Amino acid sequence: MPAHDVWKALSDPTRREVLRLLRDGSKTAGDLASSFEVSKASMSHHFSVLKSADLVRTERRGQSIVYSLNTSVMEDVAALLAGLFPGGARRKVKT
Amino acid sequence: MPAHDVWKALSDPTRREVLRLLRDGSKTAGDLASSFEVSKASMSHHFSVLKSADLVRTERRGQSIVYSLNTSVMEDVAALLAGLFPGGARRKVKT
DNA sequence: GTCTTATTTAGACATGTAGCTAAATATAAA
DNA sequence: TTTATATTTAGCTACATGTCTAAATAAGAC
Repeated sequence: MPAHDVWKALSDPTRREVLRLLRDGSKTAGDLASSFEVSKASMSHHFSVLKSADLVRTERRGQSIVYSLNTSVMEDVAALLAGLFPGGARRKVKT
Repeated sequence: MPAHDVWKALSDPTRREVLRLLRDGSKTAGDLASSFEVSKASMSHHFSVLKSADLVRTERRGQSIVYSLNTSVMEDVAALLAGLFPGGARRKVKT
């Protein structure tokens, strides 16, 4: 999963809000979608972008699909961001 | 400066690379542009996006315009990102 | 002033993206 | 199997974005 996909995924406010909602715990596609004004089809597209970026994981539960944060990738993203800034992780340093 | 502008600015790989280059110190528009394959006009557009997001500052020096990181906003961005993740700054907490 | 260098702005074009509705798929219930 | 519910996929449209060339602006050199 190229880093570029992660930045693109984060560039949309709806997707960022989805991630925020998921901080409170896993939710079904329908539950998430009901928090937004856009159609479920549009939300499904957003979900697929987040999935391609590996920011969320999915699991089927009955008729529903449950989305949850992929926290390990989140940490990678934080490192990416830190890498942009002075004072951030500039290069690997011995201890 | 809406936060959204910051995410949009960061969503382009050329602009992220500009920020990385600026970590090593201020550079003129021309110096920065020469590190990329795209035209100077296109680079100028990227600079304006970074400026709108308040991620960089400019200063004229003779015929050149010197770009530098706006480190204070950088920290804000790091906080924004942390706010998306579990373990990140979830809300203000009494110490 | 004129000329050169550095940068931005204007206008056009191609691609990407977010949104929609409608149709398809998948599971569960009757 | 038929029906209902949940979600995704397909096809489309409108708008945003990255790129280009050419022209405009700004500062220094002559």
